[in-house]
Amino acid sequence: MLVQETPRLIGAIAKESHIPVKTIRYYEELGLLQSTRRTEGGFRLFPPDTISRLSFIKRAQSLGLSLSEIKEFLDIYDRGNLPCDHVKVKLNNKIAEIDQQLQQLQILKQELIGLLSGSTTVSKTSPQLICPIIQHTIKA
Amino acid sequence: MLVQETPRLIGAIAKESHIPVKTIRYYEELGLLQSTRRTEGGFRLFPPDTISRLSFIKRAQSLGLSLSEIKEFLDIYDRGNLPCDHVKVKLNNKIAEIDQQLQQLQILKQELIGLLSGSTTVSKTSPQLICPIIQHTIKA
DNA sequence: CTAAACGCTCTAGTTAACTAGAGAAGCTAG
DNA sequence: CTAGCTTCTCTAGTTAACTAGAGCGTTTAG
Repeated sequence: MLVQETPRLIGAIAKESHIPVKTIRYYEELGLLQSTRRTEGGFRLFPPDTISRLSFIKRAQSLGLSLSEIKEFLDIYDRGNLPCDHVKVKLNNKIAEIDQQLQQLQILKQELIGLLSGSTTVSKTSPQLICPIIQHTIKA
Repeated sequence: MLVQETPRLIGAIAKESHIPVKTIRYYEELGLLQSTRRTEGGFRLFPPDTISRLSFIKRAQSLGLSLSEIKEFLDIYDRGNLPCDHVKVKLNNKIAEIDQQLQQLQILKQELIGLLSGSTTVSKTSPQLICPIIQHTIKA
């Protein structure tokens, strides 16, 4: 039973993913997408998982990962088998980094909430520990 | 009672913040740092809260905010009073964005954990919903 | 069968965020 | 008072991640 999902042209991918054609070509050039196959005329044919690859790329990117970092992860995925120890270490590091980032985001959120309620006016006697930019009430 | 905290030269700031002198000047040029004062000779003098401003900048930046977004927040901070409604809306939007990002980070973390345990080898009958890049077990 | 839409390559431009170097002037320890 | 470090401005270069345009070939709807 062959699951014959039709490979698609770049335009279709662009439309569904809301990512410009040029960007998709650029990603392919960097090796983030595999479009080994081409039509006779030379048009790129993308495999069906391209959309999910793109959404992974965009998510990872919005979280501050560089395209080359993202490529490393996609390469691991593409290899398909368990990563070797070296790569495992890298993955674990990245996961730890993400935990860090989760904490930082919480802090930033508190800081912005602080700005919302105008806590710059808080007195010197109750320093806002969660809010490093608001440590000194300068204009007092 | 005047809290006379001495303003500092750029080199001192650079050393304490671990941010290069050139970068600090660049930030000042963009209006992220206020160094209104200068020595007679023209050397920049930075107020004492500069270090905490820099650490705010770096945190926000590592979370994907652009320097111009960061400037907006610092400007709100500098105005010192409660933000106007327009700005409140912006802040609330950013906070919502951060909540989004917190979720995305959780997803990414799960995806990386998935890669670690090599879940590409999981059968087609149990699709990994949390792991969009691992929806198709292509090499099967 | 042909026009419009789509896709290709190649070259080059853009933006954000730095980063480097030159040349001159300010500050400071001995 | 001067050697040597710090800082200044100005100009220009770099990297990542696109983005635009020219000029030309491919596909497909009527």
